[in-house]
Amino acid sequence: MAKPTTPVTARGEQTRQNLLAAAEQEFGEKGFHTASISSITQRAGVAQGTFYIYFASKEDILRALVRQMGRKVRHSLTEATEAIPNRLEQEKHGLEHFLKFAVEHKNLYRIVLESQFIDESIHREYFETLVEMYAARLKKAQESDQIRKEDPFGQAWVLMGISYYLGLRYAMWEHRMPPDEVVETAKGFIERGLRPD
Amino acid sequence: MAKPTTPVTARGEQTRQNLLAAAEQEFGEKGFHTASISSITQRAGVAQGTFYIYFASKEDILRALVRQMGRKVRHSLTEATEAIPNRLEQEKHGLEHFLKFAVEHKNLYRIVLESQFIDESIHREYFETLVEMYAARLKKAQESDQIRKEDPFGQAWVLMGISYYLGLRYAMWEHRMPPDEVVETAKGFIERGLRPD
Amino acid sequence: MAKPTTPVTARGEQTRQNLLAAAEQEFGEKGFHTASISSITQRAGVAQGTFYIYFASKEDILRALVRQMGRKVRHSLTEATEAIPNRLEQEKHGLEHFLKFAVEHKNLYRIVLESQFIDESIHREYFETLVEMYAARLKKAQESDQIRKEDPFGQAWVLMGISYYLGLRYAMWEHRMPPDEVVETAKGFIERGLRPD
Amino acid sequence: MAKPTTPVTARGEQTRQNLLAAAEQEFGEKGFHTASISSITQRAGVAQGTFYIYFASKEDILRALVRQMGRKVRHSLTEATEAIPNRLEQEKHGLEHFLKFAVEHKNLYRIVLESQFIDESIHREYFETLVEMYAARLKKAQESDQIRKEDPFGQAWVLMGISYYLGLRYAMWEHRMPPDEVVETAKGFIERGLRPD
DNA sequence: CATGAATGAGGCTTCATTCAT
DNA sequence: GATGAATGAAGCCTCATTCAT
Repeated sequence: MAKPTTPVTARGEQTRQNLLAAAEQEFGEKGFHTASISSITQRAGVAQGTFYIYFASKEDILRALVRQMGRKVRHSLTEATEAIPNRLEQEKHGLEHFLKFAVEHKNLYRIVLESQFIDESIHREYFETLVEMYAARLKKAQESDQIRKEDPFGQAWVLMGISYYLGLRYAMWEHRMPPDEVVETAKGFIERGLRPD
Repeated sequence: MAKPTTPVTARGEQTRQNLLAAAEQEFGEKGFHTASISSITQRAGVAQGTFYIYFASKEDILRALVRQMGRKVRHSLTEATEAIPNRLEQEKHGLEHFLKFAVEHKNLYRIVLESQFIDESIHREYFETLVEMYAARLKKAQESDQIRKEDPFGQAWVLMGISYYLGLRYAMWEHRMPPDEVVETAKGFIERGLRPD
Repeated sequence: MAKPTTPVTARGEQTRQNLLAAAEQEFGEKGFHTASISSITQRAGVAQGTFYIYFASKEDILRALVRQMGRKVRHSLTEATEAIPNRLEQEKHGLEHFLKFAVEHKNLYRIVLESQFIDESIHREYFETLVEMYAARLKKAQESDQIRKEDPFGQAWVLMGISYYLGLRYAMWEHRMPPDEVVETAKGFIERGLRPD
Repeated sequence: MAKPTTPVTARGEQTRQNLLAAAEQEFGEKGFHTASISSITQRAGVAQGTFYIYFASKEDILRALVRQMGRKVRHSLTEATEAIPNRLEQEKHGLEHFLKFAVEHKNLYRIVLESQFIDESIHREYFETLVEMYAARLKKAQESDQIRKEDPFGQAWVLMGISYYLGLRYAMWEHRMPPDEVVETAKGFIERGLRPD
């Protein structure tokens, strides 16, 4: 029973989901190192040993959680911006949307940020996937002259830096959206930073 | 039991410094939780018990390290930019200077970032002091019409976000400066973001 | 809860045999304590729960395996030596035959030896049955003046000690027959040790 | 504190010895796998953590114990036989002496035998050192025509096999010396097996 | 000031066994 | 007969911290 099993029955799948949800809370509230497997299984209402049927280790469930967050974020961002015709407007709206998302999922967000100090590879997988998506979008926008022509990865890192830090500052520390003037200032940076001459 | 002493003799001061240097390496290389006091004392060439003569706990030496970093960063940034007359140029140069600093002190930088997941108060003290300094500078610059008039804290958070994330991405992950085009892109954002109309 | 069933259907008998074969490999390769039921059932291609339909516990299948080995050894030794008229020659040939057997069944042999540290009764049952058979043969040989008249159990223990140790040394450690000179030396001991004056 | 320390103070050395003595009892009585570190430290009168100051793991103290036994056996055998002028008599006396030794140190003896199923390298180190010593002695005896000229390693393995198995049978199973007739039978084998024509 | 030994709580993980389907 | 999920006890080991010298 060294390797975790993929659930075969519906009951098993349910248990796995319960464990993920429990871990999200536990890690989000206490942080990875302070969290304990026994507390996770208690929250999930199963015995300690059950954990290891579905996950190989504490790190393993962390990875599963970060991947889940990755899927959710990408899905949410795409959905929120695809209806907006103008690319520049998309980015500005994307910032605001991301911040809302981070506030709503602050546990998951904290986990993503913390993961970097636990297993860098988990964290890099997340951010590299995200930056890839960003850069691809920016490149397209450049081609249709909607934004300034510059290294799209550089642009992506800057944009993500702005979101990242505001997310950290407000979602994680204050559990709420930044005040309007901060959001506006940030949007102004994005606007003037990306707008073609 | 006994509160840690402030060293009186030169020998004591030396030991304290050795411990700090050892902890900087140990935390920087392994991260806070994987690091161990016994490993720190070994690096410092003293017995385990000696640690508690100078520091009350593992968190305590972390706090000392983060404060040290705070002093160094502020000092270094001030020194590097004070000779530049134009404020906007200061900020652009400040970004580059900070990134170099982060690459050179990547252990300390990592510690600062990680501290947020260990004791939020340590981390907030660091960043709030820094943002205060930033915002004050930006305010002054606004008053002399050197930069755009906007919420200076908003501006500070955005600028720090850009630095923070590029520092994370390059200093911590790649151990080197970002490629020129990325730095230029970032500087462009700052330039257009701060320049008055 | 339920005592293990003796299989009634052919399918059941097949499953039981598969489990025995799997356990022989697993125990032989990893040793009893490192072996796991889950690994045995995997090798046997059945679910974990199935194990307990046929065996009451991990020790139980070990006992079954050791008994199997007992039957095989006795059968093989008898068969190999019964055609040899002279008793002394029988013993010398028996040594060699046993060593070959041990090399060929090194998994089972290892299990027999290890069983002594798991459940002494399992191991004693095996060796006492064997020594009984040996002593009876030696007694008969004494009566027909083919070997030296001495305590046949003492003789049996000595002979078994020689085999046992060479089996350990070569079958288990080297997975091959001892070199000829060692076999010859051992045979010489047996020859001179058993031959009547 | 990953690696165990060699004690510096007398107190430390005492603790280490207490742990060794406790482990000897615990392993001897319960066997390696059933024994527990916590029980060992209880017997030794120290906290659980103290164990790991002196030994890196459960296997590590086992190794230390087996080495101790090796030194004791070699020392005891040498001492017991060196006064006997005739080599052949030495061997016969050596058997008896060894059996007594095994009875007296049955815990250690059991540990040595069991070690083979835990970490083969531990056990091989023990037996190979011993066989080396044996073979060297036999070789010398051959040169002075005191015993039969044959492969001395073969002779050593046979002699050790006899001792080993009688030790197992009587020291470990019965906790007493074999009956006289068995010892005599064994000595007879050695006598006739080794005596030059 | 410094040392090195000792502490003991606490966590992760394994695995034989049971049970409902 | 067979399955796969669940159980929970038990054990090894780590490590921050304390203390006697």
